[in-house]
Amino acid sequence: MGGRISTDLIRGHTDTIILNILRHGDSYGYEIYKTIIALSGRQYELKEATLYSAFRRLEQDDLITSYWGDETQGGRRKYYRITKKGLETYEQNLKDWRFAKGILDKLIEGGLENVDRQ
Amino acid sequence: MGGRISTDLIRGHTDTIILNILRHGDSYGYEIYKTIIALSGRQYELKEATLYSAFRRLEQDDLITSYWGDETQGGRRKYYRITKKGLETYEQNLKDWRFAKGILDKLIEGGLENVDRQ
DNA sequence: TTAATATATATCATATTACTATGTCTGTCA
DNA sequence: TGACAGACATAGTAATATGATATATATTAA
Repeated sequence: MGGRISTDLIRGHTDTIILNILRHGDSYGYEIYKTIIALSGRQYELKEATLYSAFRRLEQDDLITSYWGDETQGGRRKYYRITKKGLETYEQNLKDWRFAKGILDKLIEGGLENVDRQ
Repeated sequence: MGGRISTDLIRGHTDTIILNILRHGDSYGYEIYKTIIALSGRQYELKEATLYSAFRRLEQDDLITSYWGDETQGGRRKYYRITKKGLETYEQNLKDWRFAKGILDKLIEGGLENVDRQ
């Protein structure tokens, strides 16, 4: 897999990525793990440990809720559902990402020709 | 100032931002601080503590070197210069950023309609 | 004159968070 | 029966951005 996305480029986006998946419907840990790989075109893998600690964080902040599935066979699954607050947070994070992208482009690629430091 | 860019959206870009400024010419801490604010259109402020700890990191990794200016009045200035290795790192980081941007767009905004989790 | 502000560098302690390593359990398939 | 995939989970670690704090000089406003 990729390997070109350093962990620090993803840091801060984990929660938004999970919320984006959950706003399309309830899902459980391992499925979300697979979905992220698929969504990235197999370029990026969010480690399971990162996911499960994010779930705890998100649930504590009331951005998601969880319930056990009723699997009669196989490992039991814990499903997650996005809350109203989670959806609002997602929308705000999306705006923030679009905004930050523009600023970062300037900071990373920008020339200093007409910069007024004042 | 802005306030809409959370620290975690910038995390991992600090070094690249500094290297981008230094590849246009030598500069010193406080000027770099001002330049970042100006470059961002006054939307973002990289804290001075963050800057000075980044300088140490960058110098340790041989991405920049430093020398004292010859100011005869006012606070003395420590100038930083980008090294060859620093320039190469900048170019790689720029590629990584462009790549990560595309992946992140998919992960943050992407729909799950045609996702094959396999 | 004095107080505030701008210029300039620096360190320490803290919080956040992503990852490595590790563990447990179930079911399937060769 | 043994490997592998599915599924969840925790403990410890490392990196880094920042708040708080400190020091020193020069300029400007009250």
